[in-house]
Amino acid sequence: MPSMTETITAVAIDLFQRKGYFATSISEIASQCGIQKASIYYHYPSKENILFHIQEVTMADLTAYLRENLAGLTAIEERMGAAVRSHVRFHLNRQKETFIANSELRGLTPEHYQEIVRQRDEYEQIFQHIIREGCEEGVFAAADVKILSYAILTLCNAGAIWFKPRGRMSVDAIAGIYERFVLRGLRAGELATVAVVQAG
Amino acid sequence: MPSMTETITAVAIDLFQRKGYFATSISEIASQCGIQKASIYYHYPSKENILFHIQEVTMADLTAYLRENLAGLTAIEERMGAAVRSHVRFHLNRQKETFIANSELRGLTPEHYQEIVRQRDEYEQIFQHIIREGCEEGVFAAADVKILSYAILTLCNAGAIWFKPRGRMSVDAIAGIYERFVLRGLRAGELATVAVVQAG
DNA sequence: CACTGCCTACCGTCCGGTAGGTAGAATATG
DNA sequence: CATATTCTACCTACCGGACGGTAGGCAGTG
Repeated sequence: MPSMTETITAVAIDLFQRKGYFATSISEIASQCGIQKASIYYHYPSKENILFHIQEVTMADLTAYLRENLAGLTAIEERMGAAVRSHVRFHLNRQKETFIANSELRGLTPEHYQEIVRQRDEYEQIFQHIIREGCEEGVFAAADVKILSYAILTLCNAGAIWFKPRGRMSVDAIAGIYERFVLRGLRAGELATVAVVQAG
Repeated sequence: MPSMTETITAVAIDLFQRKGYFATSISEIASQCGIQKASIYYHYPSKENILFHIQEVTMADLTAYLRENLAGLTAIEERMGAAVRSHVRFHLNRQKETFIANSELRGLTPEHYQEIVRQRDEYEQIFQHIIREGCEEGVFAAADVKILSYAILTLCNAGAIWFKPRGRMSVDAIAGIYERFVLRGLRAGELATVAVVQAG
């Protein structure tokens, strides 16, 4: 059985995602938890702190998951493929939280905002490092690393917009689609159709 | 000299983008226009209607711009390239409005929400049509059309997040980067290294 | 003298947050 | 073991303030 603090967090995640942070009131969260508004403040010091807590945990988990998925891999394309799959899988498995982390930054205090941005930068730099290496090795077409990293990350977020857990496609199938799209897009070489080795 | 209605709209676009719809108050808009809060209601019937007006005009302009850019083109890759460039250029040139149209749907009444979603579907279907044709002709690798269209559109939105009009890159240069990335990603045919990675 | 485009003053509602209290479980004390 | 104390997890009641929106007035223009 979950503790009340966990219940509040889960309800807040659901409401913040469905209605938005500013459109969600503390009394609404309390009501869905079966308690009174004032009782929320026993578990959290403020509304903003609920939002911050959600974002902080999400970003930490996201980064940890990526590092885990990259551990032991050295080949550039393998690393990028694993990174894309990790990113997509996390976003599909934790749709609500990543949606909040992507769209509700404005509800944070300046200090908390900076902290989340810092964590996000750290995450992005892992992708940028892979892209840079790939370009230097000539595996990827040379291009602006920052632009590409934002493009890839945003692209992979797309899945979280329409994905339904009980839909016709599995998380891994979707992750595979994005992986192929990104690796093709990054690859060096002629844009004209090049000879083909069918993977079968 | 702009009319007051135009000024209000411009100020609302700026504030909705910077602070969000719910975090922006009518009196704040009025204050930045140099008038009193009540005077806003001479030009607009409600706060929601300001938001709806912004979104409606933006979506109409976006679609018109795309049709204009596709006129006369028949080759599939040419059409997709033009569509991507059109999408990116519009999003960079009208950053604030497209940001609002992408993130502030929750502020709309149910009726207005449906209307905007309808316009958006119409726009997306133009992209989906090109992708479907490309797959049938064998120019693009066969894949889920809806997933690809969302991926492409979301990917191109990425530019609007970080783009600074006075930055080092021109709108056209960025549009070109995205165009190449998307065309590579869509193209049929596996490259050798990918086959190796997948086999190993 | 009517209409346009703004004003001042106000309304009811809801919000985030606080003050202070209390039932009951846990813990300390004799 | 019985009593006293403290702590946990909630409650009711309330506060000041901001919000979207309305009523009604008024100065300038054609």
